[in-house]
Amino acid sequence: MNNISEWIERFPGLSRLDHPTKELLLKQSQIVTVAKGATIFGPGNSPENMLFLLDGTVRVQQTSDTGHEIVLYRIEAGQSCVLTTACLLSYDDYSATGIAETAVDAAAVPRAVFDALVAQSKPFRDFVFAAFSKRITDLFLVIDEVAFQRLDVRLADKLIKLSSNTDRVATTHQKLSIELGTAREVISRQLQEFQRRGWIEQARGSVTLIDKSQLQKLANHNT
Amino acid sequence: MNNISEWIERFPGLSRLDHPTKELLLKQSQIVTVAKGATIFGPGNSPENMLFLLDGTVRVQQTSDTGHEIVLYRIEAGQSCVLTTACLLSYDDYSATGIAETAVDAAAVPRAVFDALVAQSKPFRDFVFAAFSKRITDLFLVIDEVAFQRLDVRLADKLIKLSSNTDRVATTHQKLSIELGTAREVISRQLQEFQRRGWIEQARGSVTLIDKSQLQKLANHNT
DNA sequence: AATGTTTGGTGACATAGTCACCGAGACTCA
DNA sequence: TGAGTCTCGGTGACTATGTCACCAAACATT
Repeated sequence: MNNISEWIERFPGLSRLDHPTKELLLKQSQIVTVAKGATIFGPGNSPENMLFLLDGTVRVQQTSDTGHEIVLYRIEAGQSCVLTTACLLSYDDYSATGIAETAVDAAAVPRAVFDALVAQSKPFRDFVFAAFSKRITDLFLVIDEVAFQRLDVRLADKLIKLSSNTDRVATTHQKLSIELGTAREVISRQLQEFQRRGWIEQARGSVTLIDKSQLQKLANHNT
Repeated sequence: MNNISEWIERFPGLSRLDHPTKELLLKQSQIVTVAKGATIFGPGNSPENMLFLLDGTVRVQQTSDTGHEIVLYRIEAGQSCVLTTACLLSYDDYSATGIAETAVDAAAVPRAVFDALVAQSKPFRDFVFAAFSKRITDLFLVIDEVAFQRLDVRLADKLIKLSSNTDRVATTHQKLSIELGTAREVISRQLQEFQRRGWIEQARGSVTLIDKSQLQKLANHNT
């Protein structure tokens, strides 16, 4: 990524900012790099800055006091973690954790600058509220799925989403169980069932999708 | 409620607004009344205004495409429905529904005024982000409960919260099942178990809490 | 009193989560 | 290279929760 100072243009919602606002954002922000696997924020570890993701993925998940975990959503390149930041601006006991799923490049915008931008620029406000909106509808979807969707449907859906363009997902049963907020054994059994039907093949640490269309059909069934 | 023009003072977060901002907010807002049971917003029914609740309660719930329902959170007097509003400012396919659980008095602030206030007043921004924060942590809690908490614990907790100061909850099994996003039969059986233990007594359309301390103990068990 | 609606009860069954344990692969470190 | 250790996945037995198809009593309406 050369010409990194032009990162603003990579955010569709920010391209409409007026020139002085862009200047302020560029000058007052700092490009940071986070190693894969690092914890970006978490309980007792408030981020001082709002991040605009230039490259990589941040996984936001929650750990219950019973020790169970569930993935809430992901922040991809071109998105910002407004939700998290805004929460930390006021409330504190934030139970979610942000983990760099890959190496991450991001523009860090200090709290005060964020506030100034919200004050001075309508396009920036729109960007912020749109980001909020996206996150919140995501959360509503998570609630809906956890509460009402069948596990086989959710697992099929998750496998397809994780595979994106390839047909191999490098993950463990344990990780899949955290994706869906369930237990490893449940995932193991469900994957066995998928395998029995010839939809997938399993190896240690990976799942190969043999018949995506069948998985898709199941995933769509109640979606 | 006389002296209704002074409603701003009832919002702790808004008392710090400077005078001109308060003026703007008072002049540009309108007091509205909503009848009990009315739908305030819902799919295909976007609110044009942001509401500041002066009196009453709004229940926000979601209906799954499978027909299942779950209560997401409540907006009480002294709170605003920023979350909902902000969502509607940008995204549209908002699946949640807001229902006046009691008769509701509220100050309605048009979108444009909301935007102006966010731009001009730091205390107002703080108020807005604090409100966001509260809602989002609420949602995280809902996800945690739905995914990981036992139903008896959740039901005990809900009964205590719904009873507030009295010891009688006027509700049906059906309504309780929507509170927790489960099925009526499950509630019926769980309430029978509570009754068998002598913790509650049931009548058609009501639950009387006999032994709150035991219920509380169960509710705290995994909270 | 006849009727329809709401509320709650029930048994049988399907799905999902929990617990305790096992064994195979992979990695480390002498 | 072998022993210890860790990660990953498999399994049976059991419990908890959700689903389905009913039923009956309470209540409201006429």
